[in-house]
Amino acid sequence: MKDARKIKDLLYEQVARIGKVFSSSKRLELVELLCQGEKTVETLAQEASISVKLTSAHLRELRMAHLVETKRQGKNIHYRLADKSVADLWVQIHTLAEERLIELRLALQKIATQPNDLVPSDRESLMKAARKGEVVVLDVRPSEEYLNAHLPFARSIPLDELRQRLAELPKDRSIVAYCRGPYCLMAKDAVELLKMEGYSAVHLREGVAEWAASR
Amino acid sequence: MKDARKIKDLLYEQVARIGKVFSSSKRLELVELLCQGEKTVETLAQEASISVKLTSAHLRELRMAHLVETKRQGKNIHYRLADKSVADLWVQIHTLAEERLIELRLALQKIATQPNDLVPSDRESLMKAARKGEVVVLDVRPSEEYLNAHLPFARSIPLDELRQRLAELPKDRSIVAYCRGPYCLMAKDAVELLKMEGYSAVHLREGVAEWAASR
DNA sequence: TAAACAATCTAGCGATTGTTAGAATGATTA
DNA sequence: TAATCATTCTAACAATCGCTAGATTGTTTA
Repeated sequence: MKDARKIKDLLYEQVARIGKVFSSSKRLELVELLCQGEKTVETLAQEASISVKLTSAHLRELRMAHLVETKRQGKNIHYRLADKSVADLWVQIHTLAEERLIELRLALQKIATQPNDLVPSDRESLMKAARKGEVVVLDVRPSEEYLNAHLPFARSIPLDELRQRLAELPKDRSIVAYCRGPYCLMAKDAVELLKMEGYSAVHLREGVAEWAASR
Repeated sequence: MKDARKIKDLLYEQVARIGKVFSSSKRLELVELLCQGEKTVETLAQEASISVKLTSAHLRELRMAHLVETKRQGKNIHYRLADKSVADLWVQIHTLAEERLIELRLALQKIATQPNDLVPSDRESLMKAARKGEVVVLDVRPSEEYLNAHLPFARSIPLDELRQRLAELPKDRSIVAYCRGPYCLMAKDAVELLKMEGYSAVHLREGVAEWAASR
């Protein structure tokens, strides 16, 4: 039957519609930003360092693949992921990329200034320590993102406010800073600042999407 | 720092290399075939109904993304997935596609001739019944694929041999047929044949990749 | 009601991709 | 050693994609 061939082509083409969304670096960056919560087109454009027009064009692709939903609020249009499983796919795809591409692993190593700045992501023991107050889990993302979702026991000090709010942090306990995920440089900057100021600080690679994706 | 922007672009571009692989329908089909086990270029070309040259070109993309590995055996070159997580990503991406794209769900409905031909994929109870011998789990893929990996308690009768080997199957128990996954039509054809011959048969959407991906 | 604003739509450019066909490679068989 | 076979490499073309700029839509503010 030639018919069977046509049906199959149709099915795989539909799946490829989803794959296409994840085939452009800018789109991936937008997805990662949307993993942090609802955002307007303008915010997305700024954070991804691209024009509003181009952002809009990429968001159109996401919309046509039904991976995002929009709502109008005043003059702005707010975008959000249509489902948690979109964030999960982003996590799985970048995890696979890190497993398979040496170039990516090498580039990531440059982000962690010192290899031991990185916390070994043993979630259970980290959470245990956080619960007991032995370590301070610090969310350095903008506060709206923290309010949308954050790691258990995390405290919020956005990176731009960190310098002025250093007094809020204890010097006798180690600080575990995290941000949007492994491709976000905010936690790295925070750790550098904290260490300069005499704090004991490490950098947690995972963001909320990575944390949520593993159960 | 302009520098940060450059690093980020580099990181997302690397991830996009993986995404690009999953953005073409033919490549998706090849990945699904490779989920069934090692295959030669010629076999892949036949199964995907495309020329050897085009198959080779697509396999080149998979190779350059380090998602497959090759070995020479006699005159043939055998391709296999570089890691189980590649199969897992295929499963997750087609699952997300089914969740988000109505068009895909509609197309899939046409595959199951009767809606109740589909077994509700409650794995535990299916396995329980299979263990007790209350149902026969039937793998209708080519036997090499069965030998590479199959569902627990499954029996192998390739679709092309099914008509001659009907006598091997009991008429007093229900038969659960499966194949390569939800986009493969072999199990559907098997169920149609079995029902025509008076067997009680249903169609299991999942293949070994889907089964393995969920723990 | 007019002006300002956020976002989308349309058109067009160069770059990339999917596909095909012909030449080249590398292993096996006669 | 020559001939054959499976596969890859190269070149070429049309289709698609990423991006930019200008016109357009729909909403809010003056």
